[in-house]
Amino acid sequence: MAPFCGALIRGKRRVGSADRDAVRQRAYHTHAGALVFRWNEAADHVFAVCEGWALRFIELADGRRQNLSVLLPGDLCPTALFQEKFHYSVEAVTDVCITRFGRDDVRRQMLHDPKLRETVAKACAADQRDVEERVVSLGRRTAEEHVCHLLLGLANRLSGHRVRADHSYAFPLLQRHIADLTGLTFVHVSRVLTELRNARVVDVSYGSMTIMSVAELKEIAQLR
Amino acid sequence: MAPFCGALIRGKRRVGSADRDAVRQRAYHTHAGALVFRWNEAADHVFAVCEGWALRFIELADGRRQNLSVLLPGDLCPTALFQEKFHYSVEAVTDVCITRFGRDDVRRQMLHDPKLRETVAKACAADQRDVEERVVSLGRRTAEEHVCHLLLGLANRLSGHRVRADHSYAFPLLQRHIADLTGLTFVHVSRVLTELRNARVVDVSYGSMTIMSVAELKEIAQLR
DNA sequence: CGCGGCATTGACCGAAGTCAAACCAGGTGG
DNA sequence: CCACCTGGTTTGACTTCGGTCAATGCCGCG
Repeated sequence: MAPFCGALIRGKRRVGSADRDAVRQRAYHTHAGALVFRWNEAADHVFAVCEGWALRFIELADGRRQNLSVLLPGDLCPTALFQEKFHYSVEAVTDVCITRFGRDDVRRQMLHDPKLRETVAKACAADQRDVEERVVSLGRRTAEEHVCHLLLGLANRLSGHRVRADHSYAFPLLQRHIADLTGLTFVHVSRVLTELRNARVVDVSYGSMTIMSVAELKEIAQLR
Repeated sequence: MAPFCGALIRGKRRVGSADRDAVRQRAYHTHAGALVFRWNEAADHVFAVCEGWALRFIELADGRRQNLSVLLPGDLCPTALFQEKFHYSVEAVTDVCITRFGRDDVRRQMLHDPKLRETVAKACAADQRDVEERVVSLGRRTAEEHVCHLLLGLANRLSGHRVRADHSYAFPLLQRHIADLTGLTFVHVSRVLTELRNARVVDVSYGSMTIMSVAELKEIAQLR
């Protein structure tokens, strides 16, 4: 997903201070583990993550949980532009800083700001591709492939698509978060991660991720 | 997803024949089993299904395949509005009639047609919810639950959310299509479907689906 | 009549789940 | 400085859901 705050702020500046249509924004902080917003809340704001990691997720009546996607700094939740209520919840993984923009403000602004339209379109496209890749992984990849695919995808986003081997990326996801992303149990995630570590492919531990062999990781992940 | 052709045509009429911005559309037919369009093709048109059933899918290098969603008459593929290339392919399940609209025409039209914006937004929202429900099913539901959830979702769409018991809906999906939607094998889909038939919950056979017990189906599907 | 595509059934297998114990690290309080 | 607690991770023994392979049935069609 594309950095968003920037685009909206830029849009605002371009329009100038005389414009009543300016996009109002408000930033706020939440601590690790807390819900940023909850399923079924009115979706009257577009959200963007400024700092920290968060997870979009859905849970069933009996507590089974599925994480839909990882939100990194710069990521946008444009859902409010399309529907009245959220069909998912968002949980802070680390302490996070969130910016929110009034839905109607953003809509109005989009009408005369092609740049902003472009940004939102890019974000939507990235979102859709990402979640549909997740569908493929869940449906047709093995546990090992799925985990590798997830890690590689995150490494790409963290590094601006310039993944380096033997570089250590901050990685706050716990094994249960990975489990709920991949549809596995945390026990099995642990097994897979230790395997990958022993095979010198990638090492996820102590809050960081180090890719030892980019080639092998790509190979296993079957990145298309 | 919402009926689309109608909205665009309506939009066109409202603007009047003098308007150079009118949305051009072209309909064409494809026969069952053929590809409507292919992964990696330039996404310069917005597509809508007028007649017949189609499947959006992705396949891996080794042939493993995952269906992303079922396209029914009235459904829209707005992907072209957001990105340059398709990241998925579309296959006709039955003979289908497809309408396509130039991407730039639609974009232009959207700028001064709030009704059209609304329609597209609704379609995007429905798309996103649908595929994210699929993620939940793939990750956290059992085979039986997943199949029931899929069937109930389709029944809802086919009946305009007024599902009736003991009514027979035309249902052209083969077991292998259902398998590629649910991440199962067609052998296991067969087992699940025969179970559901014997349990008098739902009967899928000979190109039609009959729900025997809506309550039980909902129960198993855990529709939220 | 024979063929091809789809569905069904059975025997067996294996990837991932379950349950439970042990381990490890950081944080707190005596 | 250490003892203890808590939450995350690792490991092992065993189970299970769904996959694999293969045979059989079924039906429409040339």
